[in-house]
Amino acid sequence: MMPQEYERDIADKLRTAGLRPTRQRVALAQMLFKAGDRHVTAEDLHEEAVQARFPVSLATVYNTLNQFTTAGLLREVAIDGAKTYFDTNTSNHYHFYVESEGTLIDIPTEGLDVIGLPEAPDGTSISRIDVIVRLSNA
Amino acid sequence: MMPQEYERDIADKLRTAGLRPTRQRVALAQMLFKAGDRHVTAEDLHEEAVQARFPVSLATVYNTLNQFTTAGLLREVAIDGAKTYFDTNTSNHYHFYVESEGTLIDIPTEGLDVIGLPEAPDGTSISRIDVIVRLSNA
DNA sequence: TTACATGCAAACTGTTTGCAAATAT
DNA sequence: ATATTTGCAAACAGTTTGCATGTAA
Repeated sequence: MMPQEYERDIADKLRTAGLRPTRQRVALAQMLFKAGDRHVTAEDLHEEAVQARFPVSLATVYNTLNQFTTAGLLREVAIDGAKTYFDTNTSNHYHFYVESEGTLIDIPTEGLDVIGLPEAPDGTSISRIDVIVRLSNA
Repeated sequence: MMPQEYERDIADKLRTAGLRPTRQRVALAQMLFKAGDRHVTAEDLHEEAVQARFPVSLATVYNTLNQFTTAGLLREVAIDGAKTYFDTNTSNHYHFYVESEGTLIDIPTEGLDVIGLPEAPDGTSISRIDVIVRLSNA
């Protein structure tokens, strides 16, 4: 696949999601979706854009990540009170969290399950199950 | 059990945890541990203390919650980037999170399990597994 | 041309910290 | 007496927002 074609794909992806393919959004989307599954913070992505000589304001990175998330292109992963992680893998899956590094690793879904869960209370239903397996050194 | 005795218990609990039973700490500990299992934010507890005519500064509430957590009297529950919840139930268990209310409900542990988990990578080991079952209305 | 996106700086939220005054031992 | 704890206000991190400028359609 040629670069321009790839860019066109990205633009289409954004358009399909109801987002104008602006310079900044295309650039950020490329970084996010070019490589395989990624877990980034706004700060990470901003830094990466700056390094790639593609300056985008941090506010725009935040806005863009939120828009992508609303559009279903990204998934938010809550680890702790601090930073918010965005995951390019939007399918249902769980995570290892390497405490010493602050990094996330997808857990392959095969065979993985949460069993014995009680019914959701009264007028509620389960919207999502988040599983974070925290890893410490040794 | 008489009130003074209860207070003594609390004081002992703090001393045992290596914390001086100061006025504020005893008051906060009473609120936290008097009733059964509780899930509070710093803001919640501060508000409660003020209502109970036991003014404590918010900073002290934060510091106290953190000290209690370090001492193993509380457990931190991470929901999303926003507020930090503290759980008086320090045993291993999971949570329902009622998104519409921002409240936590303990999930009874019986029969509950996460199965099919892969090995922890290389030089790491599992320090904790957090499961949050998010509930939405209807 | 016009509605939408960007960048900046300022606002905001939740939380932590420095330091003088208060308190537990 | 002395080491610890408190309260306050100021600092802080991450994130959001208002508004003038820029840009995609």
